[in-house]
Amino acid sequence: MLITQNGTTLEYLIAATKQLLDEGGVKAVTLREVGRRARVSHNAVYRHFTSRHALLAAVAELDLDDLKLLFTDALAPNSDIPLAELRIALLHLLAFARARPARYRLFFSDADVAMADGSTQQKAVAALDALATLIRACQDADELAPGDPRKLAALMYGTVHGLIDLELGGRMQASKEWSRPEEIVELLLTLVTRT
Amino acid sequence: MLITQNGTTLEYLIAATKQLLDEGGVKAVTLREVGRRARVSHNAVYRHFTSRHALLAAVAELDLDDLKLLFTDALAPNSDIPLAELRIALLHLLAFARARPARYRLFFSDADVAMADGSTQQKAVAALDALATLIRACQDADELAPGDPRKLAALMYGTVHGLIDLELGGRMQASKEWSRPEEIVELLLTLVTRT
DNA sequence: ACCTGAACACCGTTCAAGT
DNA sequence: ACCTGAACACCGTTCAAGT
Repeated sequence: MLITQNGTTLEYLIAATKQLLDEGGVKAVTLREVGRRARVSHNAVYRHFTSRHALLAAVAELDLDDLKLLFTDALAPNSDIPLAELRIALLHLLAFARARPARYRLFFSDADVAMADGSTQQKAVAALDALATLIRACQDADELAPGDPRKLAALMYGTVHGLIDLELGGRMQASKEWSRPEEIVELLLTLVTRT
Repeated sequence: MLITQNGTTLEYLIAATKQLLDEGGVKAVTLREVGRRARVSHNAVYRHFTSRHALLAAVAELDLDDLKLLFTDALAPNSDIPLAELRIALLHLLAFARARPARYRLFFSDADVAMADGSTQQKAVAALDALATLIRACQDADELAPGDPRKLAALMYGTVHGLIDLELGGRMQASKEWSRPEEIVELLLTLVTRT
């Protein structure tokens, strides 16, 4: 996901930030440790970003691009059964968040990062719009009841996001009583598809 | 919500922490400012809590008790139309979170607070169980299709929680395209009730 | 244009000391 | 049992200075 030529300082800063987020969460991202891993001083960050905040927002935007691809790629392969693709996309979303919990929370739950910049907001909307497009494809193929696709997208994303957030907060696995998020997603799909 | 006799230091510490959470979020809660507002030194906190973390967890537990009341109280008044009570409880949940966003996130989204203590976890489960009881009452009155009530509770709480979290993160109001959480909750109730 | 080291104002936490 | 002030090791950010 690194964009430009090899081994620039900026790339190392981004890579170090991702690494620290994955290892110890957002609180582990100190400019001094980022600098250490990128082999620059702790002030070098300020030559590329206006603040620690802006550095985190940059990582969030890169991940939001990946998330959007998750939904757009889902439609491509065999669009004659888009409902199956929708299911897979939602389950992939669960896996996506679990693979990088701190980074997932960074771009959807972190209010500070959300406020940071208009372009982060824009990337988030683009990712959610991609899901709405996928849903519209299901409706066009008569595999999903008609109705506002953006409303259905909000319901589906809201549900999956909530399940993810509860699980990451440790609230889902608490008692064995509660089902796994996967089962709840299946329940939602059942409710949505039965006409 | 303060439990004991009037004007103890501990109560002032809790009150100051709630105040700071509401005013400036979790990052505004510094022990020095908490101490200042409680008119004690910034170290007095350590006579009542083992860490800043434990102080935040204590506030989270008090709020979780309130949240549980939201669901248990919903059932009491006129339980002959429990489905109406369920709808009201879910909408109250939206209002509950909006009234104290930082404190809501504290007990359901903050992974650090979640890990803090077994009793916080227990309070969270108790709150969610109260919702499951409400759902079971709807099923007993034949106003909701039968099926595992804990699964339905997970679906409903997951959805509302996700919508709240996206809104608090600023992702919902982004474009006017997206509906208000209230509308999505209505959509969910429609899907669940039609048999 | 990019990077550095010293300095500043903060923070959570610890500790010796007081009542 | 409760509270305090000084101190410690951190942190983000700023700034003068170097290339």
